Amino acid sequence: MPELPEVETTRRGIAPHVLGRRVVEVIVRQPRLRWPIPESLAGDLKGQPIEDVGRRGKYLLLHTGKGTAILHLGMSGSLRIVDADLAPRPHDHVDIRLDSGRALRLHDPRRFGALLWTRDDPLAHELLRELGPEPLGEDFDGDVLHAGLRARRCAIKLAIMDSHVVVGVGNIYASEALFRARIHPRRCAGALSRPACRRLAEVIREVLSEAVAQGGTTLRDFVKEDGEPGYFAQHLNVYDRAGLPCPACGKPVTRAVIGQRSSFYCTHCQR
DNA sequence: CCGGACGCCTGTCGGC
DNA sequence: TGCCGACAGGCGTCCG
Repeated sequence: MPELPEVETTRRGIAPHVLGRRVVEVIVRQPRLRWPIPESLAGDLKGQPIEDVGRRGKYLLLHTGKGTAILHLGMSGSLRIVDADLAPRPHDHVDIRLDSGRALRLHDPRRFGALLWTRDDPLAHELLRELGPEPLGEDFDGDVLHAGLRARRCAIKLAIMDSHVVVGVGNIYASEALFRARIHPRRCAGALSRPACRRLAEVIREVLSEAVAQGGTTLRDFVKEDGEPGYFAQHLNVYDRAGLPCPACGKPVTRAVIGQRSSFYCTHCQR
């Protein structure tokens, strides 16, 4: 579920509660996520102060002096700050208890998320090493995007969802960005002109930063660290709006499957 | 190298 | 009411 705006919202939400706090205990109720939570992780984290909360793409990074916890929310994950003694609900797989009497609680019904540990530079971890540019960073623009798409014959929607091209763009924001750029999602990625790439890079930055400002998109499960939803869903132009009028021209929004994922677009506005 | 399909999981919803 | 298929914010892996 969570794309860059939801992960960044989570990062900002938890940071004030965990920064400088010491981990007093880690409770793993269900270690079987996408990959098993390493058995050593609880011992590695225990006693460590959390020095920084970072994000790379859709990965959250809890930095300590001894190493870094790498956390991914998968499709259905969320992190909340709770009182440490609040009874866990189903699918509350991990509690990272802090010396404040609260806990960082990982909830993930589908268990596509991950919680891993590295003693080394997390950016050198095999899951992060090959990631493309951060769309909200300074090294992402139309020229970078154009270069990343050049050799790709796949649909542009699939290309911008490929984390080697640019990180953080998932199924919702891919549809939304292509609508704003007036580009049909099936267009051949490598055939986009440089100006089209400039426009696309611009709207990717725009839609992601607007969504961050709204606390992300809540359609089903996503909640912020305080349990509240994000409010960007009301600003979606096409995603999950099949049959409803295009905000630009009024013709019904189309739903089609591209790469086994639902895509939403306007056949009149997007070419 | 690339593109495309497939799992991994659980929950929910719509149709019959 | 119950059952069954489709579908859901991701992504590594496998195959041609």
